[in-house]
Amino acid sequence: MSSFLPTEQRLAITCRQYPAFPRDPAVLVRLVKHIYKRVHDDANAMLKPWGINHPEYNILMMLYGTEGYTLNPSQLADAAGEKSANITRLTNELCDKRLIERTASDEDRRKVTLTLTAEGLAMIEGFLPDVCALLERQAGGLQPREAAQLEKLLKKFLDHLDQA
Amino acid sequence: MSSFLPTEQRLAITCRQYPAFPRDPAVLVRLVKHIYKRVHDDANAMLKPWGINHPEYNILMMLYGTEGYTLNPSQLADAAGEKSANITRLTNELCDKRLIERTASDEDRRKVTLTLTAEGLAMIEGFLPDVCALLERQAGGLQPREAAQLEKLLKKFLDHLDQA
DNA sequence: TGTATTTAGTACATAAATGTACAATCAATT
DNA sequence: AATTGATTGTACATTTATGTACTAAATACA
Repeated sequence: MSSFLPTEQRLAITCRQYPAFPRDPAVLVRLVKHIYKRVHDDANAMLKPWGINHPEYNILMMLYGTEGYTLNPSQLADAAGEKSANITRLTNELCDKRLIERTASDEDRRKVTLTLTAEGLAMIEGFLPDVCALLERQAGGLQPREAAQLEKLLKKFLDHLDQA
Repeated sequence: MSSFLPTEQRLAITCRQYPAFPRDPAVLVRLVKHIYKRVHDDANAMLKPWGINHPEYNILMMLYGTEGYTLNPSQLADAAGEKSANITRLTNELCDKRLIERTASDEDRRKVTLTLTAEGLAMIEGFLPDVCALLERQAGGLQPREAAQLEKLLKKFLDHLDQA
């Protein structure tokens, strides 16, 4: 039995009581929430031995995925999908752990430069095998064509959210 | 330009640096995160005038979608996708606001019964028009067939997460 | 019956995330 | 140059979420 059934059934009853209720959008939004929570929890559990959590992992990986391993806080906020105030806190923690470094930018002195340290890079390469295994397990229920189709639809969904 | 582009580009670079990195699963997970955050923020903004937030709304709606407007905390945790400790806090708040009521169950005295009050029901029917409008706007970028397809794929994704 | 195990819910301490106000700097205009 | 308005980032208070340990009650079973 799917863990989503209790939710879905209650949305069905809601529609009966309030016929204008848009069932499909509501189901989609709830599904996204359930999936996100699950993925988030799994990632946190997997990363725990490495002493970091899911948002910190996301930040490290966005730096890893940038030439020079360097980004500003605001770029990081965009890429990692975090609010800027949260980036400050998260990058502070990562600095404390010596995984990234914060230096002042001299081109624009308002800006700050966050760079992966050698230590941070080593940790990433340490946990990447586990991360890959987890990601493959998580998406393992989908055929490649289904994954591609899902990606396309999610992007369309997000693009429209961005406009509205 | 999609708000997802910065993320996607960095995942592409990650794949170049670390070829075993499973690009598609990673993209899907990030998309889900971005969408969830966006939907969550929008809902919070819309609900603010009503004096409740998104998780509180979810709880109210799960009660509204149940015969008798009544659930136990653990059922609520399943349906709303929240951890049980969080349900305690959220339902406390809703009790304080007189939107739900907490009573002891007599069939099983470990259990607690949470029921929508008349006031809670009235509030739900007050904000439902706004909620419907928001949901329709959020999913408005998808054709009905696309929404159905997306639902199917997300369910498959979640089902597999539940197993693994 | 008595004892062990499981289940339901919560309290409390801690962690994580957000809103808001602010300081510093840059850019544009006068 | 001086002023105005926007941008970048952070500090701090508050809100929101989680882990863990615990109580009470139900269930299993010797």
